[in-house]
Amino acid sequence: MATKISQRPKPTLAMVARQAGVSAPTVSKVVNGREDVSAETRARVLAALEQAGYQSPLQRRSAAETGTVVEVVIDVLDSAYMIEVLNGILQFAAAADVEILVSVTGPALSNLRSPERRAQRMLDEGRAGMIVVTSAFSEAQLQAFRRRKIPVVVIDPLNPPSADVVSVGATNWAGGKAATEHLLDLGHRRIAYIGGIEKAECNQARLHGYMAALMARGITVDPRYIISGGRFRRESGVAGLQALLQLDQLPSAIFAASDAIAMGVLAEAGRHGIRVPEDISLIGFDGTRQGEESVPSLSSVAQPLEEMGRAALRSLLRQARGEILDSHRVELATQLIVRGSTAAPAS
Amino acid sequence: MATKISQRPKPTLAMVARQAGVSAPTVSKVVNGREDVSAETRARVLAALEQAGYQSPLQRRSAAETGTVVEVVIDVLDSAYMIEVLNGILQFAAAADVEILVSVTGPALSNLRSPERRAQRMLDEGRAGMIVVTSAFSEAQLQAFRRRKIPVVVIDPLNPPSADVVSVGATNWAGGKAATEHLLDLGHRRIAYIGGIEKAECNQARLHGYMAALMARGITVDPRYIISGGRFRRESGVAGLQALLQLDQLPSAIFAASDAIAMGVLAEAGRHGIRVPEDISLIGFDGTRQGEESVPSLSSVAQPLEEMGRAALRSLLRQARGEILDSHRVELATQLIVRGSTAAPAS
DNA sequence: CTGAAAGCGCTTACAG
DNA sequence: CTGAAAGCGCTTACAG
Repeated sequence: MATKISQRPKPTLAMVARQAGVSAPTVSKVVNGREDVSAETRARVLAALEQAGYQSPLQRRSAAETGTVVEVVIDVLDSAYMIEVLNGILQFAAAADVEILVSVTGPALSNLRSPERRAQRMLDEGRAGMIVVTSAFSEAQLQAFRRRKIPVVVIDPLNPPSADVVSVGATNWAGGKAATEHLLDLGHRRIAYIGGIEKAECNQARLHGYMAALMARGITVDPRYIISGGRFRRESGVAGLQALLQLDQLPSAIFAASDAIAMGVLAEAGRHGIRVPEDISLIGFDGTRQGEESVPSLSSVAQPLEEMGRAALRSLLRQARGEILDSHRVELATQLIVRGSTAAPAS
Repeated sequence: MATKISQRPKPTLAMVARQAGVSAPTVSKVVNGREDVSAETRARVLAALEQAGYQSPLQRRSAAETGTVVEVVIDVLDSAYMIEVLNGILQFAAAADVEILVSVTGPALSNLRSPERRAQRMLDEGRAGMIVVTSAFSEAQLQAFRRRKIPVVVIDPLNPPSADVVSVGATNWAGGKAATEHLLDLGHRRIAYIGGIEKAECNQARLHGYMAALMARGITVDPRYIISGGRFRRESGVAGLQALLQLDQLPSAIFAASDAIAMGVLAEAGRHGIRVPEDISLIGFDGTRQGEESVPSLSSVAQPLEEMGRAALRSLLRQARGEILDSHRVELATQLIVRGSTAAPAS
């Protein structure tokens, strides 16, 4: 697929040696990482190697015969979000004849230990690049990949990624604003926000979209109605509603930062005899099938999750092919989906 | 991991040539698959090659430096079942330092085209083996792998696999029986079965467990209460309940062959104002989180899905290591989980 | 169809 | 630390 076909005769050690003004054995030593070469000579040889585009016979065979393999790193495969993203990646991969290596790091993100070794290994194995889904990535980790020119794409980065990493996401701010405006349009004034991972970029954007919508209508943001510090999971919805129940006045509507959180709210509401949408309106974020199938079916802001997976892979393959990217941030549109969990307030 | 370290000096072309009583160039031709060698000579060289365990330098490098890679083939990643199985595989892989290549074939199982090429490619790339999840596998396909001695493990095979393929599954017959007995114990006599893929082994086993339970209590199996021919998906539950609604008497309980089917039944029941469990009892199969979180929470027969994934990978790695297996069928226990969707019949 | 001879690309052992 | 020389493993071109 992404094979660069050069018409010039493949460069040999001897050619590189001539170019660098040294002997073939010396080049051989540099290629094999042996110690007995002066730093100065090594630098010169390295430059010539790079310039000639030299590949050892072994590398050549990998490049020629090995298919394109892309690594995908996720924390755990247990949310509808993750599944749809992965599905998008896998389906595009099948169409593009690319292979996908999936690895889970577990919730402890630091499990991606010794990034240097991992990056080197990816280089040795001729892997085309790496897609990271929602995991935090430290600068040190990214540098290991950058130095080896291994392309990395991050979907919904937790921390704002550095300039030379492509990130893929949705229009979270606009989506958060649309969800809140929908509730406002229905007549709600007391609207709560139950967030996911606090420092995650997408959470921040959704929260600020929510605040922007309120402020545009002249409604003061009540900090007690902003619940944060959880994950994008069901448990956060359960805990979030419990926290709201402590207040002397319950909000009339809740904007949950993910469908999973909303499902938690829904379950906990049922446990307290609170009806949705009669007693409280509820809107989620993600637009997963899970929300569509719940009772009542969940209003939500849909993210094109499969498309985000495809976009990430597409961008990665472009980079691997050496194409120049038009953007370092791919942002796909969200869409408000009104279903059964939102209605006008009771009073 | 599974590297066989041989102490004898690595065999060279020249050694093999001496062994076969031919020249080095001739062996070279055979190794490179060139045509201009007599069949007889080729056979002799091939034998010597095999006997000496000759590997080209390229093969040698793959064997030495490449980690263990296992391929996993699924149709689509869209059911809770598939996700839990895959999660089990991925988590065990992370612990065992094995890499997992996931590919989706799409619902058209035949997409696994040209098995010969695929098997050859796996051999060339040094892949340790392949895990197939619920996809049908033809004899011709299996043979391509068998001839190359590439281990294959099938999780929940659709067709009974041939003797030299290891299959992994749960105690489906016992589980089907347990589900039905639970309904019988509650006092139900009119119990329907809504099945998944009809010819799938696991579906057959669940159905026969259901029939066995009925017959053991002297209840005649009513063929109109057996709905089959769908897939293990939500849609089958929707269609299944619709079919049952056509009968002049609705059953008082339904055993659905998967949680996804049960969720479809639940949604469709809601649409018809049929309450679960007041009007009809419902039990699923799989024990997924999805069923646990539904309203009412779903009684089910839990399969250890993650454990099935782990067991498949464990068995595959054993085979790749050349160990002898104690069983060609790994069968893990199911467990009846009684939750809110089953109760005594109304009358 | 076979193999002696030449050659290719790389590595090794070692003299300087 | 460098490279001329020898060597290794494989392949190619071609005579028989």
